[in-house]
Amino acid sequence: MYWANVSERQASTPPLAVSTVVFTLRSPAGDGAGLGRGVGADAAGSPPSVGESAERGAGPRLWIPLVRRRREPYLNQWALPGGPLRGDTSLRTAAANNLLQTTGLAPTLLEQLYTFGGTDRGEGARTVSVVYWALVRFAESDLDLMRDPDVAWFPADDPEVLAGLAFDHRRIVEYALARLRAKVEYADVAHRLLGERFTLAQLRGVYEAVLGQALDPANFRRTVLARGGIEDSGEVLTGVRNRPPRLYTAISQRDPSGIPDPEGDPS
Amino acid sequence: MYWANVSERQASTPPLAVSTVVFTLRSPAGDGAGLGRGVGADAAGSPPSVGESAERGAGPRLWIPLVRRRREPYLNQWALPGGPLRGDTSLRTAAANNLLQTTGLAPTLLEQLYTFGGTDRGEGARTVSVVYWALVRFAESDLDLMRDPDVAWFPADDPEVLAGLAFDHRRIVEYALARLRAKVEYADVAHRLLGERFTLAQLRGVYEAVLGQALDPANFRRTVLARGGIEDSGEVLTGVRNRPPRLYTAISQRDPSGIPDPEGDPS
DNA sequence: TCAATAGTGTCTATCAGACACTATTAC
DNA sequence: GTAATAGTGTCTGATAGACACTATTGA
Repeated sequence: MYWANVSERQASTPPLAVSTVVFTLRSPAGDGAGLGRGVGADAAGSPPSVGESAERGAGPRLWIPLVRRRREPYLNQWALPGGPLRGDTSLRTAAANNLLQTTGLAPTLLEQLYTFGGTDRGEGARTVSVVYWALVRFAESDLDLMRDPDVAWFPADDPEVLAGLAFDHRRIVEYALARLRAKVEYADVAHRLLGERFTLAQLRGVYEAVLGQALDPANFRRTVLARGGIEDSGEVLTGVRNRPPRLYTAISQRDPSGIPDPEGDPS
Repeated sequence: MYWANVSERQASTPPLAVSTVVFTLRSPAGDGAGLGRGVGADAAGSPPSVGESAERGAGPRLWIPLVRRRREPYLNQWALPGGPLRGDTSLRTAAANNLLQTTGLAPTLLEQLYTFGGTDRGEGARTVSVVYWALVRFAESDLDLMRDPDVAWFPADDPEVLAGLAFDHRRIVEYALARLRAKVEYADVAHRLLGERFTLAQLRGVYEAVLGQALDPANFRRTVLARGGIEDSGEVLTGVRNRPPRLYTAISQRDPSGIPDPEGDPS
C-alpha cells in the first residue's frame, strides 16, 4: 500500500508550531537606539551575563530576541519567539506575524530555516517546529514594544545565553548562525541589516560580525564592489574625525547564486 | 501576549505529511537492472512519454519514483511518495519508512529539503508537507516491489512528466533538483549514487547528469582528486574495449564545507 | 594497424590575500 | 603638524578551464 494522496487526510498528527530566529546588529558604542541588555536576567535557570567579550576588536555584534517562558516545562527559561500554526495562515505569514508581535519589527529578510521534528527535542509533548530565520534593522526598532519584561535581546553567540535556552533551541540558534554565515558571502544579506545608505566600513562590520573574523579593508572593497549589488550614492558621511567615507546603496539583485526560498517573498 | 511556550499546546493545526523526492541514476544502455519505463502511462491526465532526448550525449540520467493517486483530487495523476506523520516517529524516520515502502530501497543519503505550507498548494484541504530528498543506488534495487502498477520511475527532468504532477509537486521536484545541483560539487553526493567501486568516468557521468552539462575529463580528474574524498582502490575495471580504468572508493569525509542536516544521520 | 578511452602535462586568465602607498578629514 | 580612516595600486600564490599529448587496451 502506497501513500500518494494523503494530503487531505485528517490523521492524528503532532502539533505544529512556527518559531523564528531573528538577527539584528548592534554596535557596542550604541550608534543606533539604546538597547536593554539582558532585561529580566534575574530569573532563575538562565544567567544571560551579557559581557563584552572582546574577541575581534570592537565591531558590531549579532543579537537575537528571546522570550521568557511562563509555563512548564522550562519555566522561566528563555526561548525563541514562536507560536502554534493557526487555521489558514501560511507558514511564512505565521513567522512574520510572530516576529511583529515579539519585536514590533518587519523583517528585511525572512527565510525558512529547517523543520525540527525529532522525538528528543526536550521535555513535554512532542512538537514539530517549522523554524524561520529573519533579519531586521535595529535602528528602526520601536522600543515601546520592548517594555515587556518577558522579551529581551541577547548576543547571538554568547555561550551562556545559548546554554540556558529551553528545549533544543540552542541547537536551532547555532544552526541559524551557520546558515547566516554561509549565506552572507554570496547574497545581499549584509545590507539588510543596515539602513538605506551605508559606508563600506559598516558593510565590512556586518561581514566581520557574521563571519567572526577580521577582513582586509582593501580587499573587501575590491571584492564587494566587483560582486555588484551596491552602488555609490554620490554622498559622503560627514562628521567623522577622518576622511569622509562614501555612502553606498543596495541595488536589487536577482539572487546571483544560491537557491531562493521556494515559498519566499520575491522582495 | 507572546508565545514562547506553545510546543505543548494542542491547537487545531493543519494535517502534517512527509514526502520524499528520491533520485537514482540509470544508464540508458541499462548497465544495472532493467527498469520499467513509465509503467501505467496509459492513465489519463499525465503522459509520461519517456523518450531518450539526446541532450548531452548518452550518459546516465536522474530518475525519480512516482505514485499514482487513487482518489480525488488529482485522481490518476502522479505524485511524490509520501504519507501522514504518524504518532511518535521522527520526520526523518517517517521519510525513510515511506521510501522503503515505495521503492524497497534504503537511502544512501537522506536530507530534509523544505517544508511546504502555503495556502495555495492545490485543490483539497490545506496540508503542511515536510519534504525530504534522498539518493538510492538503483543497481541494488529489489524489483519485486516494483510490480505495483501504481508506482513507476520517471526521468527527473522530463518537462511532460513534471507538468502532469499533482498538487505543487512539480515545483517541489524542481527545487530538489536545484538543491542536488548545488550540493553535488562540494559534498560526497555523487558516489552515493554509485556502488562501492567506481571509475572516474562513472563519477563524471554523475556530475554530468546532475549538472546537465559535459565536463572536461582531464580537468575533472584533477579537481576531484584534489578535493579528496575518493581513493584509488588499486583495482582496475577489465572487459572494456579500451585502456582499463582504475577503480576508486569513497572515503568518509567530515562534510568538507556545507552545513549538515541538523537532524540528519551522521552516516 | 585503428578506435576509443585513460591518464599526464602545461599554458593562461582569473581571483583572493598580503601589503605598501596615497588621500582627506578632525584635532 | 599628528592620528586615523578612506581609498588605490601591485605583487603573488592558488585555481579552473582549454587543450595538446602520451598510454593502454580490444578488435
